[in-house]
Amino acid sequence: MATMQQVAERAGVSIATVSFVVNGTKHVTDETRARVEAAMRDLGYARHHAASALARGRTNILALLYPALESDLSGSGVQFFTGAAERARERGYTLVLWPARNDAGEIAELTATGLVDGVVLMEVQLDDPRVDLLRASTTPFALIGRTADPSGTAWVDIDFEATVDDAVDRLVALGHRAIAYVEGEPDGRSSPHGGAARAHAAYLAAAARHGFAPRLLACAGDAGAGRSLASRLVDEGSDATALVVVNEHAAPGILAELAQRGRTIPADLSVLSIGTSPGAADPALARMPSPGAELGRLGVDAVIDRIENPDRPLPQTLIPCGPPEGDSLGPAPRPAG
Amino acid sequence: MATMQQVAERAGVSIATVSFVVNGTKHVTDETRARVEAAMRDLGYARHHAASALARGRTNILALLYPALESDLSGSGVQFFTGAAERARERGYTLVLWPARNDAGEIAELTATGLVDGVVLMEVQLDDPRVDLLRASTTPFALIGRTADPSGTAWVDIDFEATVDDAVDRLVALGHRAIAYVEGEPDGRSSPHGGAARAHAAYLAAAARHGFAPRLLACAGDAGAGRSLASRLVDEGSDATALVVVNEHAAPGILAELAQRGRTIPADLSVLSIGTSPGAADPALARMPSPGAELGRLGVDAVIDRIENPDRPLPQTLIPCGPPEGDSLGPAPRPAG
DNA sequence: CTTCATTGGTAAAGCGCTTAAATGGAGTAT
DNA sequence: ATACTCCATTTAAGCGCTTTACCAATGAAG
Repeated sequence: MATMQQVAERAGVSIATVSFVVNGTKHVTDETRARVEAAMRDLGYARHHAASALARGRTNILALLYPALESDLSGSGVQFFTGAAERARERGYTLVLWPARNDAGEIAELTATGLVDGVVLMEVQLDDPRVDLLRASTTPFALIGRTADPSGTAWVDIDFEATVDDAVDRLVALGHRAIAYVEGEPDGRSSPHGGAARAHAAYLAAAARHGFAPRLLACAGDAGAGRSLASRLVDEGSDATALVVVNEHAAPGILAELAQRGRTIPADLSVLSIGTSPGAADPALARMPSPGAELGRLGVDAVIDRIENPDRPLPQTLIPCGPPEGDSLGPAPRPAG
Repeated sequence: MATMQQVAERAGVSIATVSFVVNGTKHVTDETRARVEAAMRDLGYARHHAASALARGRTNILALLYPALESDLSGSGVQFFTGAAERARERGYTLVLWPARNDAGEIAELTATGLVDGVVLMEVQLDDPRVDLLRASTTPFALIGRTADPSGTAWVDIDFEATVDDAVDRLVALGHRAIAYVEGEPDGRSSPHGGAARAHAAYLAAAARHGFAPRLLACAGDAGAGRSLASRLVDEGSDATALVVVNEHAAPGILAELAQRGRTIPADLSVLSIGTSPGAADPALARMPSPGAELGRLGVDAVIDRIENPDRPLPQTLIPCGPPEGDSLGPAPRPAG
């Protein structure tokens, strides 16, 4: 509640000097600095954010934009947020999670009012209207994920191609040839998520490379849908010996239902989930953890880079998921007979 | 990027008039208003947040404070956040998720710099240092959850007593008498979560009321720990016919392991999880969903109330979890013999 | 002893907006 | 006409901080 003016009076210096010691903007004698610091302590001074933002034209706030209702920020989203918030803090910024619909109004408000210095955009779709809005604004931004044409934007993305390749290669090395792929269901509303599309393509490519027939499956993104899918597989007598799952929330359901329907995992069937969050996951499920925290850190680095050094080349980085952890992975079963 | 001054010039009015139409602060002729609005549209005017905050002494920003690393904001936390963000928007505020350690510095920074008008605090512990910090500040705040002595603070909380009572009553009505209680493990670091403590007490009371011996179990908050606990129950030949679980993240593991170990759910054993988020949960698990979104809305209402009408009595509200949904609930098995 | 950097510090002009108080013009009443 | 009231609009004083000149003092160089 104390103002800089009051600190200045108490320390017997001008308000400018106080500003210099607060910000370290200009050299100040040790002796004066000490007086000022004492005064600040005595009065419990804290710089008024709005005032300083107005004067500097900078807020040192970064927004992490995430689609308000559509996504639920669980799993890897949280890792991401945490990593991003920490890095922001390290670099002198505050990161706030900003729930925004795809709606033009909210993004415009965010960028036009000067409330934030930069934006990190999550859950980027191949054709994302929010990116166009950001492009139209003067606010620096970075994407987590990529649009169809990612040139001209700063982005950080999971290397789904490499990860799916890695997953398939490992399964093949374990003797699997009947490797099915489980993805999410397009929701019809929004343009597909870039990662999903790229992972899908990578699976097809890997199948071609290894010479096995692709088996594409899809289900909605929840445990119940995963269970139904697993049921269907069992009922239909699927001969797949391995499942690569790119559907974070369905994976536990799939595994649970398979176990319940009498499949021994991984002796009968291997299940490998890709892009799932690390952390408190069920260890029974093998997953290649998405590099959530690292993604967050790099995303924040990317925006700050845009803010502070607009002339540098655009940061564009790919990070693969980590190696598999968990128990649902094993050698292909010997063919019966 | 356009300033109010520019709008004023273009509309041929004074800057004050522009302010009046932007904020609806004072009556303005339809004709002038039209001119001003046209000018705003032409120039793409948006009010500069910092400037207006400085002049008004209000930011219209609310912080939702959540413990940065300890909690993971999954499950019900997300519901909560979404509900809160929407209500804030309805009432003309922006809600941002603010990751803060329990650390005095971050909370002080938040309140002292005037960056936010109010704070909603999540995951309140029985003895919570953050509450003391907020009390010491002049920033209005509301708690989600309660401290040991909740008088003198505005709060909204899940009615764990009522919910546990309800759960036990339902199980008793289904014929269960051997009803065990699974809670989280105290982590040693922080003071216990108020809800956990109150739910625990309510279970003991319900057991006494119904005249059965309480069976207390605990495990860490992840699927793996849930699995271990379930294993232990099976190995030890527990005769419990029902489990009341107040451990959101362990519950799926418990259920999965029981099924895997050959228990038929709910024929052999009923499992009822309390306070779990609604939404994409596994339908196989019966749960009494926590009123996340409603809690969020009321929490926001409570702070705004403190901000705008500091003289009103402190809002203090309890909301029970909803009725059970999901399949792991059934009548008690007939005793063998 | 002048000249000129250098250095620590101050004065003051904003940043873009809000708002209390002042202005001036139209309308009513006297 | 004069006085008075209303009402839409303007004037101008901040809000608390940053930052560019500018100044005075000190010391080194000539």
